[in-house]
Amino acid sequence: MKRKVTLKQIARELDVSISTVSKALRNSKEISEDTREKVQAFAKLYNYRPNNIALSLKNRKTKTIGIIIPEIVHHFFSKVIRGIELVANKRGYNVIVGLSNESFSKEVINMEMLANGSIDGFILSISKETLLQQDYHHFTETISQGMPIVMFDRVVNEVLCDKVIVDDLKGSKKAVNTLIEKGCKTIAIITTKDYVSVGKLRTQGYLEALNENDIKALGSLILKVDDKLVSEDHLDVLEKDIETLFESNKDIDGIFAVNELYAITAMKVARKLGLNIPEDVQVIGFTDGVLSKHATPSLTTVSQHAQQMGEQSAELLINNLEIEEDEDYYQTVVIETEIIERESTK
Amino acid sequence: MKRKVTLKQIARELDVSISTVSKALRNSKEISEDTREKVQAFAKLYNYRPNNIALSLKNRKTKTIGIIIPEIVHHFFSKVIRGIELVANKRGYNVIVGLSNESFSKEVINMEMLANGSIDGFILSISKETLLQQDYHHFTETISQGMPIVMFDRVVNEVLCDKVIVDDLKGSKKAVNTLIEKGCKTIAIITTKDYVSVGKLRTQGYLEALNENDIKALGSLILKVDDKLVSEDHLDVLEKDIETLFESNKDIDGIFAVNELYAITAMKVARKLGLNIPEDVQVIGFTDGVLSKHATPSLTTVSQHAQQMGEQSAELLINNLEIEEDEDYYQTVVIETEIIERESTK
DNA sequence: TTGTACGCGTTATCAA
DNA sequence: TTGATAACGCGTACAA
Repeated sequence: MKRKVTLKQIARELDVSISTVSKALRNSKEISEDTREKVQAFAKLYNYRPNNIALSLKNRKTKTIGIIIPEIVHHFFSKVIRGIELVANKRGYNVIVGLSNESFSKEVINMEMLANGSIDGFILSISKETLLQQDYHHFTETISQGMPIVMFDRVVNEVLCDKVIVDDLKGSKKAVNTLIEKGCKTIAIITTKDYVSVGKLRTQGYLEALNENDIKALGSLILKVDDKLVSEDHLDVLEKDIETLFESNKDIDGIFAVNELYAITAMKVARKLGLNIPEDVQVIGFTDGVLSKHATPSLTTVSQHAQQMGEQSAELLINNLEIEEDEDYYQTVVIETEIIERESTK
Repeated sequence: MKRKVTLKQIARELDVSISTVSKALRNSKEISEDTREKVQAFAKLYNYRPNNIALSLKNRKTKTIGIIIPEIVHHFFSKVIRGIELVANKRGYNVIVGLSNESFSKEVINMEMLANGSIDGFILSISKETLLQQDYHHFTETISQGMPIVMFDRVVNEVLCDKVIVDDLKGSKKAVNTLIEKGCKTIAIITTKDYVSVGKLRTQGYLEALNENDIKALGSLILKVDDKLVSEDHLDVLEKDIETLFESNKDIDGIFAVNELYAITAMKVARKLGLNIPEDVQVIGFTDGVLSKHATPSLTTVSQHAQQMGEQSAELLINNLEIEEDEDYYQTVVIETEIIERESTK
């Protein structure tokens, strides 16, 4: 077992000083061609690689980005990570991942662990519990210590930093308008409780779209699911709720769901009730994931371009990190949504 | 913007030496209660946290695990990560993720970046290209430098290290036996080319199960999909192939697919051809993911317990890291599979 | 009870 | 052309 070789060892072996070795390896003109070659040959032989940790300590830069997301077993978030990783690697950065599991305390702990020197900056999406408690001190403190944050998707006005979001309002208006164009008269929405910022915005888009088309919004057509708990039997409750929705509104001919799971479940329930898709009921979901693509019938969705969000976030963060003068100028990048038409609409 | 505070700064402020501060913070008996309290109060006020990088350099331990996986937008892999992260955090470790994107060179580069001090050990699943080229020098070199590796799922005999695998052979036998018990007479398999170790093993399990039940295996019932390229239009080819499979074997009444995408696609094609599931054709897929669960009909699967694999891998690696004498004893943990019966079988 | 010195691996500066 | 020294931030053995 040959341990990793260090400058010191090379220096000892070749009977020169550490700094000579260091310079020789970096092709410094100061060193004679003779020793340079000798050192480089030796280094190559022993496969010398500078120790990242030592470099980080010296440069006060880790070249590592910390990602904090609520959940990784989730198509949207994993796609964002892929985007971040792509850009990060291209620009010489690594990516370290922390999961909050939608919990406030895990979010705080994870951030504290990483903020103590392990990373240069954060890219994160806020946990539901944090959104609910509206306690953002860990974000503001991190920023005030000089560590930049980029938030994506689940963001919050109270924290000043770069943000990458989808135009949820516009996106859901697009979706509802599409349903209306395709002939829907009675459109229901399956959404989340309002504390989830994106859920709230998407509900608002639904209402505005109806309003602009002179369709009266009915409270009975709005189903707000409480998904505080990401539990297994949560699904049963969801199905029951949707069933009730259909049964108390027999004339529903369009469904807009704020995520693909809700949409898929709605289709399932509809089918169970003898309704055909898209003939009797048309369905559109927000978030384009695997479920939508491979469902039968496949689901028409509002694509968020998750990977692009990740890429943008990484670009923003790294630009911020590598710019000398850190001006207090924060930008919010809005990623355009796109309707992907599949079989669940006519 | 208050920069992160260091021992040195605290020492200067309080007019004591750095080591006094260090000791005081670690509650050393050497320090008088007086100064101890003074230092601790000050540290608390300025929210002092030791710098991880400095600690890593000093202790020659990073308390960080490197994960290299072929793809993150994948239910199985993200579940494994969740398992790793869970155990890692519980035991005081962080997790840094590198994606090989199924490419040999990206796998090598990623490992080299992380191996130079950034992490204490690897947990990885081998990329397809690496499996195809059968070039494992980067693994063996890493190990010979004293950095432990735990491989999961896609492993290889040529590399000596801890491994966590699913009993693919037994799992697929279970699946095929289930189909036989449920009355299937003509069972086809949709699998990968043989260089994917798990694909090969699952095919083998299929053959053995047939053999043990005195059913003759027919070459025409074995569809080996070439999924070297994870491309979008790959799906079309897949559908075509499956369609051909059905049409040239009209009596197929059972399908065993080595992953859920193949299974779902098979169901889709079957339905298109007017076949009912599970009445005409029963389907079982390997790998239990979201697609299986939310498909219509929902898919009977062989669950690999991905999260458990991640947890086991992390336990194995951390145990290895924290044990003093590193004996050259490697173990392979086999995670039992489990048939999860849903609607795609009778 | 407190402080000094050293080392982890590296690079930059300055002296020889 | 080469080498010694300091510094990044920390902990600890040893000296005062």
